[in-house]
Amino acid sequence: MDTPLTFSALVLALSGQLVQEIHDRVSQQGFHDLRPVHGFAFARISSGGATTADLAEHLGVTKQAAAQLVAELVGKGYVLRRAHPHDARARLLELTDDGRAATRAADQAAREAVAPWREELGEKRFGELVADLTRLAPRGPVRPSW
Amino acid sequence: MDTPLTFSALVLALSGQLVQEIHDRVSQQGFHDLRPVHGFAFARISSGGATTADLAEHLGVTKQAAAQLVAELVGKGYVLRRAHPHDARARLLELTDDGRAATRAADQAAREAVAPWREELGEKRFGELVADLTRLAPRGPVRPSW
DNA sequence: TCCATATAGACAAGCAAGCTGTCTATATAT
DNA sequence: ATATATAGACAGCTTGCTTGTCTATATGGA
Repeated sequence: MDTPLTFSALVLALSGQLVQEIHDRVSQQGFHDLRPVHGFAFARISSGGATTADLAEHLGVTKQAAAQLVAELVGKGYVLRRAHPHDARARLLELTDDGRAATRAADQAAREAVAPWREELGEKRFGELVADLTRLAPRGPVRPSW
Repeated sequence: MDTPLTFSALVLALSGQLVQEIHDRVSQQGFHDLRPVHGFAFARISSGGATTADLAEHLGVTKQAAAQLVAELVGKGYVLRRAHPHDARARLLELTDDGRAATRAADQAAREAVAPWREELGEKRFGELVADLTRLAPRGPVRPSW
């Protein structure tokens, strides 16, 4: 660690590689119209009870940006907007069958992308790595940030 | 690791936090006109012998994008373009005094941003973390990638 | 020496993904 | 009842890249 910037570059490169690999694998599964951010949107939507505003907060973007993203996903058939049971202003987001399939593909892709790391480090070290990251990572929106 | 996507989100969140913190500290030092990517540009330029094309490769962007970034940094007084000793087409990039000051500020900011991590994990675990990341990280351009 | 091909960088136009600002309808609290 | 806050839509703009094209210079082979 002669130059601490190198450490940042390392973490950055790693996350970039991870995102890229997952995206590539998802594309290979036939989902050519999805971008990495969609995976994180799916994750939030599939957890249930999400509105566009919730999604905006989860992704760390404005409501307008989230609304645009949702419109895109609706147009591509991955997401539905349903009436909200208790709030006539809001719309509940829900995955379609295609949306769930894409979510499974992303999950599988992530598993495959991480697998060589587990192998390279060994289960023990990998477990420690995950533990360390969990301790260090902030609770915040999922976002690439520059 | 019930859902491997969580791991990606973790790494992503971590790198995002890191970049953000460094950027905030650099801003606080008075460099309000710099973005995170500039730090990585400075790092490459200060290592010497960089042309715009070299910078493009280092950052993983097109030559045009790099040229635009260089023009911006020249305009702000952080970088100089000098004649290349052996190639009349090329221009050697060089940091000004301000550029070097910004580079030092970024380095210091990175050190400070990482310091609480070292403390949280302890030197031993932190060292292992760095070692693991070094093994896993690709040699590639520095880039946020989505 | 000449020519073909590659490279450095500038100029122009286009585009994707975010932003701010504004609006309506609905909810909530005083 | 009334004031304030929130969900989401619509419009227009900015930013940070992209592709495409051009000139000047370098380089390697006939």
